[in-house]
Amino acid sequence: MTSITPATAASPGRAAASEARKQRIRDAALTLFSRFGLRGASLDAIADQAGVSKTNLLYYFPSKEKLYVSVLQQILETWLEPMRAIDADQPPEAAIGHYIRFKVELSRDHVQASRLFCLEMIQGAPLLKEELRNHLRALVEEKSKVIEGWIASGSLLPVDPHHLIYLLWGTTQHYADFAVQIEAISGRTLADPDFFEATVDNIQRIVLGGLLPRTNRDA
Amino acid sequence: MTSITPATAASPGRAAASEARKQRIRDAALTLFSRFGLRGASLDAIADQAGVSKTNLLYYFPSKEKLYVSVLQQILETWLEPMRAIDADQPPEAAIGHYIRFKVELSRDHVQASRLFCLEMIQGAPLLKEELRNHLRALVEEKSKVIEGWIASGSLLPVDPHHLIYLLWGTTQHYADFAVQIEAISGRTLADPDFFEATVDNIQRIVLGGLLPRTNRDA
DNA sequence: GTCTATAATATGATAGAC
DNA sequence: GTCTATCATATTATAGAC
Repeated sequence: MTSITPATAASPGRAAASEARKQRIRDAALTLFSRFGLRGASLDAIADQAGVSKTNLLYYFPSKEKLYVSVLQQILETWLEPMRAIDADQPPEAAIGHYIRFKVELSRDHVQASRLFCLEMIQGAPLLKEELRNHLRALVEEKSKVIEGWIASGSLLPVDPHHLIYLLWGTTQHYADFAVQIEAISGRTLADPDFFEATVDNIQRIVLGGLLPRTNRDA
Repeated sequence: MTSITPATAASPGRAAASEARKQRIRDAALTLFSRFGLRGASLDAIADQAGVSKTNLLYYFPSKEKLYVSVLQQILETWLEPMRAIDADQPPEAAIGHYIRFKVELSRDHVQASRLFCLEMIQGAPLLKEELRNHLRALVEEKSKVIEGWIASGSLLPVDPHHLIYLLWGTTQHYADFAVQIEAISGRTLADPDFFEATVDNIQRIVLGGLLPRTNRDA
């Protein structure tokens, strides 16, 4: 009986144990891919980090590229989340302020994911290009309409929504991808609660309020 | 006589020809390192791109890592330039506006350099860390004083100079490092003059003027 | 300075025992 | 499902002729 049943369904704990091991491998892969890229990370090193043999790794993921894609797809889910949370019903000050905090949290809690995403972009995103052109593009268009609505109602100064979004992305992700540089200069990381709050506060202040005092802006 | 003279000084054109070939190799290396990283790019591919044999490449650069360092060092020069240009004697609106334009130009004209720099940061900057902690840190401190001077004189609203600098770096570099994503969404690149101007203009407007209308800010 | 071997190793992936 | 070989290839680097 059990011999013709798929192994993953043979006993209750089997499927879960298998998935747990796959996840361990994915986690190890994220660590190494995010540091050395697809080519630069070796299956040997990934298997080692995951605590499994290289052959065993290849049993769960039939090729290096399949493993890479599997890791990337998990990241994309996490990555689109903050964007979806932008709410048209909130006033822009709250919505954008929230979004900034959410993204800085992501840079603090998912450094490796941010970096792997960045690596993939730098290399031309051969595996995500289509996903970007469809899924992400549609999401950006949707949120751009929200921003345009705010501008039309006078609650936001005129700005190109795309460039605003790029500025928010670039600024927040910088704290994950360039953490080494920031630490070399400021001597602190987002793991430090004070530095985290200062980061969120300064970005919010610059983006929402700008740098020039009102007297200058009346000219 | 000529046999004891270094080859590079034997005849007038020799040294120049040698340096020209080295530069061709460095250019090819930049192209491939910026796409695949130090480990991901092979000497074979670099030599091929440069139009020389792999053995010949290794004659000019004795190891892969030496070649990589040589490329990185050239980049660092270019990279610090815009920062130095920040002038305390200018009003902040002009100085920061200028800096933004300068950096976006860099993202347009030195895409590969920007990406290699980003790759190196992501990997923990093993080769630049010391340089960052000394040289760059000192430069940032110097310019932070300038920014603090503007704030003290009331020509700039209060902001942490470090976070302002990180925001400017992150925002402008994003257009080079994430060009694929931007093209997938906006369908345009900085090579398009209209898009370039719109980019500069929007960043300047957000950073200097902020997004909230004055009526909101009086609350 | 440039080339043809070639050494020495790392790496992705498979075969087959258990 | 997991392991021990092992293959096939790619890759950095060197030796030595010209």
